[in-house]
Amino acid sequence: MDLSNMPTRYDASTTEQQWYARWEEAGLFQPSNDKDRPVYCITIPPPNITGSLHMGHALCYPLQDLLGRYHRLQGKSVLILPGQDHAGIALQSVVDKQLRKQGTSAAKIGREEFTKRVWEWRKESGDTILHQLRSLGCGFDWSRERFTLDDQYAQTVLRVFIEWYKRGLIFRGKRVVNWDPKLQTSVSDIETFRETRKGKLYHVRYPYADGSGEIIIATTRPETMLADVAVAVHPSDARYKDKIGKTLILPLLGREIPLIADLYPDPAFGTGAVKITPAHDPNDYQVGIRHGLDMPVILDPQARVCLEGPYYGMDRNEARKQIVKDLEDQGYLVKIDDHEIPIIISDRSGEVIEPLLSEQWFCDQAKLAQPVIEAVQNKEVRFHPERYDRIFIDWMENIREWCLSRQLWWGHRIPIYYTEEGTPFAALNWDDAQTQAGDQKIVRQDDDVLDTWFSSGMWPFVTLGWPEQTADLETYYPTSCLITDRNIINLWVARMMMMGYDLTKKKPFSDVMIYATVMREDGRRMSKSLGTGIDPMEIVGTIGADALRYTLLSQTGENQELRYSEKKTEEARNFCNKIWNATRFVLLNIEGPIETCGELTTVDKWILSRLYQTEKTVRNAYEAFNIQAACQAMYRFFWSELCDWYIEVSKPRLADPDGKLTPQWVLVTAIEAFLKMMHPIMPHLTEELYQHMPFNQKSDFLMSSSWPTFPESFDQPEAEKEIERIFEITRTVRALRVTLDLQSMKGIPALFVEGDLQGNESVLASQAWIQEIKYGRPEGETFISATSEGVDLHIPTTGLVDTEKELARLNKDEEKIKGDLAKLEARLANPQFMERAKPEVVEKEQAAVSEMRERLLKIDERRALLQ
RNA sequence: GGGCGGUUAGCUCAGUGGUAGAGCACUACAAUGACACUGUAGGGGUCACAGGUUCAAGUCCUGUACCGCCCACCA
Repeated sequence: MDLSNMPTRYDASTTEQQWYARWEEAGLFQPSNDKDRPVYCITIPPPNITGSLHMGHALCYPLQDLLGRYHRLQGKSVLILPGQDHAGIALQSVVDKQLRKQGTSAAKIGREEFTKRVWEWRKESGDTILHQLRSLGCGFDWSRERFTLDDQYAQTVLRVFIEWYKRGLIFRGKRVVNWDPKLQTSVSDIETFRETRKGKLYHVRYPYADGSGEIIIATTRPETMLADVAVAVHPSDARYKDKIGKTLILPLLGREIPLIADLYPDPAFGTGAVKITPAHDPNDYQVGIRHGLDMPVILDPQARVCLEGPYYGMDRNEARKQIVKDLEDQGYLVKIDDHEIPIIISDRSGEVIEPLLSEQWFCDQAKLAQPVIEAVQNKEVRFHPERYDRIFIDWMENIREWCLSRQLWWGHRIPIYYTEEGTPFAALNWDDAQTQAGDQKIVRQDDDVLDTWFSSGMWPFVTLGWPEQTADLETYYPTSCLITDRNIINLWVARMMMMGYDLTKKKPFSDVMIYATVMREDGRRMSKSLGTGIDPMEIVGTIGADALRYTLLSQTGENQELRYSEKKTEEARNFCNKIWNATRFVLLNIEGPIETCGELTTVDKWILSRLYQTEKTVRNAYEAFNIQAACQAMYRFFWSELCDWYIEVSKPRLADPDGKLTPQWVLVTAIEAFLKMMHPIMPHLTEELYQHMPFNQKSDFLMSSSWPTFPESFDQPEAEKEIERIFEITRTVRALRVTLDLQSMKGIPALFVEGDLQGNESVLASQAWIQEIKYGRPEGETFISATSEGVDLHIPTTGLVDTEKELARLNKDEEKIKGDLAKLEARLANPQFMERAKPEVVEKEQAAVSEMRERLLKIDERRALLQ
């Protein structure tokens, strides 16, 4: 074999990146043309194009690549369809920020020019991300790449809107929404986060109009009193029961408002009386609806007071200060308490969200949810981990209206056109709308754009060509699996399910896998703003993509978070290096393809059986999304079994021209299977090694080869047991050697064995420091002994024994055995245990007891010999 | 307020009711015939706590504490 280009260390930087181009050139990222193959498809969640990849992406996308590679090896026609989301508000605010830095702004350059700028930015930033996905080894089908604002995609989004509008699922309505006064748009819940801040609870007098006293209300937002339309109390509240229906005078403004009864106020909180401001609080809005109250809006889109009067034009915070001061001056303020107040912050702008009554487009999701709930209940769509089933169903059963409109420029503009009189027409374009309107003149299109999730909700099928019945849609839909973050289960997964069932009448995917959040080493979040993030691309550049993939994937199971550390990546790199060098060792010990093998020894049977078991474990683990278990099995097989034992034991055999064929064949078989199993996790390293190895019936690429299969004859549980017993004996001999400080010696002349090695002397003999194995007991010289697995082992020690040390060793052994023995004897003395425990358990423990007793006797004997 | 995860060796984590495991770190040893990104041996754990079920509990049940996450309208 040509080993000139194989250094003794695996160097990721020189080998990794060449493979991507070669796979791509060979067309391996595209699905097979063979129509008979089963299909596996993932339409990958579109990464936001607002920046570069973070650690979460370095887990998520390789995870999908892993599934693709695994199923490809399983002989399936695999399509992993990549793409990008236009990420409405996120991208608009990024570009707007950039414009402001340049001294201009979105508002200044206008809608058309602004949109152009965003497209430019998207091109640049999108390319960066795609390049990064390639560096991670993600083999996606770039020829089918989609973008949510592509013509075909955008047209479909509008069509769906129009269809749902006509079916009455989409409607225009007034609601209290999350309003971001800085970005001046409504935002969805996911675009906000909650925080508790220190604030004040203001107690204010509201006098009765008839002069019969006053009621005291408690509020955290006194400025909204400008929009108060009532005060509410609980109907059972004795303090106010007889006052209900009376009229109050709103302080400062002098307006008359009623005192009403509603179940909303909690008599135990504050004074039990709540001022009602329907336009600026979601709860108050509900009260307003129930009581048919007016809903005046007193803040404009920038959250400035827009009510004519003394506070006009003031910012909401400024207005609060002034109003509190005025209340105090005029004697209405009773007291101010410190109070923790929950507030909602806009993710994108950091601004405090203003609940604001406004007219928006909504989607009624209740009907859409029904088939989705059933699908999850029936396991037609499965969540992994399964616990997300219930969380998901709970959410779906309580689903609320979806605010679809955003006051932005970047996105799918709502396809509603209005006449001068304001009559709406749903149409794909202006002409269409005009045709529908007939004599009435269309004068404008709705200014708003659709929530990003409306278009990403169609991702699994629109990317495949829907609504056209394309060959791709026919072949790959429903898709196989969706992999995503748990934060967007309700916002994205739910939408895809609802849209999929409603529009295609089919499930969009069969499995939903929720992966873990990548945390820092200390368990804190990785956060860009705190500077606690680690750039995955830096790791790829220094340690390698495969090591990074292994680091993250080997921690992926049903856990909800995992911790990243560079130390772990170094461990992964060490594993890469071990794989590299073990393969190199095999190459050094073969001359070419190995067609056949000779007779198998028990050790050969053992490693083949271990290989057989490992494959089964790995396959099941991949199928169950338990990547952690797959990695664990492969690590153990490769390092602890193949390298530490099989290779070591085989070295003498490989040096023997007559005996080397079988171990050569076994090694090549094991390496080939291992590379295939590991390929989904470490695609570059395994491909590189595959290319070096002279396997029989080799494919052009490991990536396009096939998953290993073995004959049943590999499964040899008895051989496994037998060899593991011999290993245990070997460990005992090694430990003796260390205890006696014999390691610095070249070796011992002979190891004496009393007992049955079941014909596996060669395993022991492969320990190079043992020059000879003899049966029986050393005669005429001193020796030390140990017992393992019923076999007595003696090493002659003439002139070497440190009696003190040896006695200490024996005493320690004895102590441990006695401790274990006492526990077991106590158990066996318990009649209930004897009666009720399974017979095999009793037998096993009885056997263990007699073995321990025997060993104690032997220790006594040895101690006597020393003294 | 409701729900969900977690708590096992110094660290990061596995663990199907039957004598507690791995990797790293630590200690001692080994000077290159695959690999020092290595090998061998070793030390280290009342499995968060309290009850219960069982012949037997890290594992099943109930409760508590702490950490984290999700959902929720307390002014």
